[in-house]
Amino acid sequence: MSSGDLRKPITARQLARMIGVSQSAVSRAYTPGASISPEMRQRILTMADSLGYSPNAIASTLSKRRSNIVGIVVSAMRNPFYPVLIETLSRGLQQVGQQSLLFNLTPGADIRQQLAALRQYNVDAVVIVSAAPLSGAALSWATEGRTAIMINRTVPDSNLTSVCCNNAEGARAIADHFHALGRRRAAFVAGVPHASANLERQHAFIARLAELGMTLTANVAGGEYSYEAGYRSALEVARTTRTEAIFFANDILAVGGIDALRDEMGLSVPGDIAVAGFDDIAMAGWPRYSLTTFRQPLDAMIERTVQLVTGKAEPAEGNIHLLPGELIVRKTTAG
Amino acid sequence: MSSGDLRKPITARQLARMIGVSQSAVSRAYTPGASISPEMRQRILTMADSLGYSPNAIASTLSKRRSNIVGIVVSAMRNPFYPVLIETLSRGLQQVGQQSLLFNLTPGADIRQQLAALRQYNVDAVVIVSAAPLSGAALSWATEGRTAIMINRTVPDSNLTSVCCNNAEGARAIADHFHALGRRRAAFVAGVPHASANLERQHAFIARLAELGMTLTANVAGGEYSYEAGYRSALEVARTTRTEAIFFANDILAVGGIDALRDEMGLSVPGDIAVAGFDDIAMAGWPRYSLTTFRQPLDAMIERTVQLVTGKAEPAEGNIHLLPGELIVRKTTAG
DNA sequence: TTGAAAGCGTTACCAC
DNA sequence: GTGGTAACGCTTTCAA
Repeated sequence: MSSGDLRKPITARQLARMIGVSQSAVSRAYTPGASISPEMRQRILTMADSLGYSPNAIASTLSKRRSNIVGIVVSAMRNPFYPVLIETLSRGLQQVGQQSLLFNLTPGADIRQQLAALRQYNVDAVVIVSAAPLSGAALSWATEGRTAIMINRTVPDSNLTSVCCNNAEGARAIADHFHALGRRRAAFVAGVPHASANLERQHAFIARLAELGMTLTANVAGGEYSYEAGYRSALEVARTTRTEAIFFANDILAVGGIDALRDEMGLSVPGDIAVAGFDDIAMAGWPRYSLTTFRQPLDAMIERTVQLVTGKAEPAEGNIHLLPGELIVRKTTAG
Repeated sequence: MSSGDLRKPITARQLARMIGVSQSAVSRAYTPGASISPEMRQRILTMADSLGYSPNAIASTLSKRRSNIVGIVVSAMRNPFYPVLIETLSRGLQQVGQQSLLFNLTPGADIRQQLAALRQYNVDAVVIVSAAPLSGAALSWATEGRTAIMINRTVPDSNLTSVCCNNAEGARAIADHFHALGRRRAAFVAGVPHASANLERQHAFIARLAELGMTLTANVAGGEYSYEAGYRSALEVARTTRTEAIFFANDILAVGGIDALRDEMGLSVPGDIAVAGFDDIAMAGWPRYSLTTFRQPLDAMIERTVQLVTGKAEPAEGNIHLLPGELIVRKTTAG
């Protein structure tokens, strides 16, 4: 029952011979619109089922030059936003008959080498859900000639397709919300500094503060999207400035920040400092945090991504599919 | 730059023709121990590099009957233990030249149908990291003739290979620890009731309590491994019994439980109730929770799994590879 | 509608 | 060590 003893599965040729039809017939039985009579198809499929035959996808790939495999490039599975994203994506792809080949990028190492398998396995499309810095060059080498879609990020100076939430709108909504609460002094805590989503949120937030006549008390970079970075950054902000609100570039940062403010600084959230995040991960809904955040339209983003993979999506301006998010007000900005 | 225009990559035959060697030579240049002269190999590899040739893994699979793809069967990406596990696994596999094909099981639907692609894509091995109920039958159908490894679970009455942490030992360590703290009344909160890991922890914990002369105050089932289930269960236990300690079947349950005890019941952890979990997920180390737990030896488990995939592991008794975990004492059981 | 045969891009076996 | 050639299991013309 362990490796080695692969008694090879039955092939189309064998099946055909047993039924007394041609191998082509077997192939056609499995091809949706093929020109084959219902009876023939029925006969073949039932025989196949009882003999345990199923078409070899590898051989099929070789001859059709379509693998029905989508490469998913990932790097930050520890940010809780991503596991859910990947799970949803993988499910969505499965529903349209695509398999998911997972690539975990290791930042230091040679990207090209890590992505080589993307080409060698003939993946039909590549979906990039990694915030990690990726040179457009390595990317287009790896994806050359295939559909490539980035989720939640863009790459400047490349016309790669992106599916994103409206980051700027979300950041402005947060600023407006702080303002409506009467807070006039707000800070921004960044995640991965040069990530496009981070920059968009940052710029829009800061610009909106200015429009509203509010004060930007601090603008610090966590350096990564993690609990620890949020924790550290919150301490830094709270200790060195007098701020009434903090907008963290995403939820996991905010969660770390809340813990730091409450448990280490003894501050009240939202009493002393209002807090908002971005994404709306599950944790944001936990009573302990009850985090105000801007929800990314995850399902819609995945749906659009799957449409792009299958070629059933209308083109978007600048190849950027911008989907609307939603401000979710919870207790970290109550009152 | 989008789909459709796959200008096909160069083939070995073309490359060979351009260099003026045989196609076999090209193949040998890429085969580690092949009988080819260093000069020839060098010449081919450099030409290949400059012409952008790389061997087609699909064709190679067809002829070698090895895909270098491992199927990873998953179902609970929302339990934070799994994303890290999957990431580590995928990295480990990548290092031995294996790709990861991800399968997200949807519990309700037809398992066989969902796993059909495992056979069709000729995966070399299957790693199951799902706690979801899987009939041994569906499993052996899907994995027939290939290496199949389960992580963190076993299937009774099947001699499938498993890589597990010593659940019983961990549960006993928790019981002993509670006892050493002077707690005499303890509860158990289960996750997925019939999951093997859950049962092992449960039985060993309860048995040990008896040996130690302690009282089992409650034995409730959360129903799933989730924050919400832990939250609910903790409330139930705290409201209906007088307990001095709770052992949650895993960390995410415990985290939910702690929040419920503290924020909803106004109890002190560990003052009123000591809490322990299992796994040692990142959250367990957060200052807010600082959860005492039994750490699963994740790296060792992955290492062993990769060895099993590559056939480089010595056999284990009953095909169950039991790796030792470690009790991590933190503040939820301090004092 | 059906069957025969030529690919798809490798690897493996065989001579040389 | 090297080149020719048959698989590998399927899809896709092309005739019938």
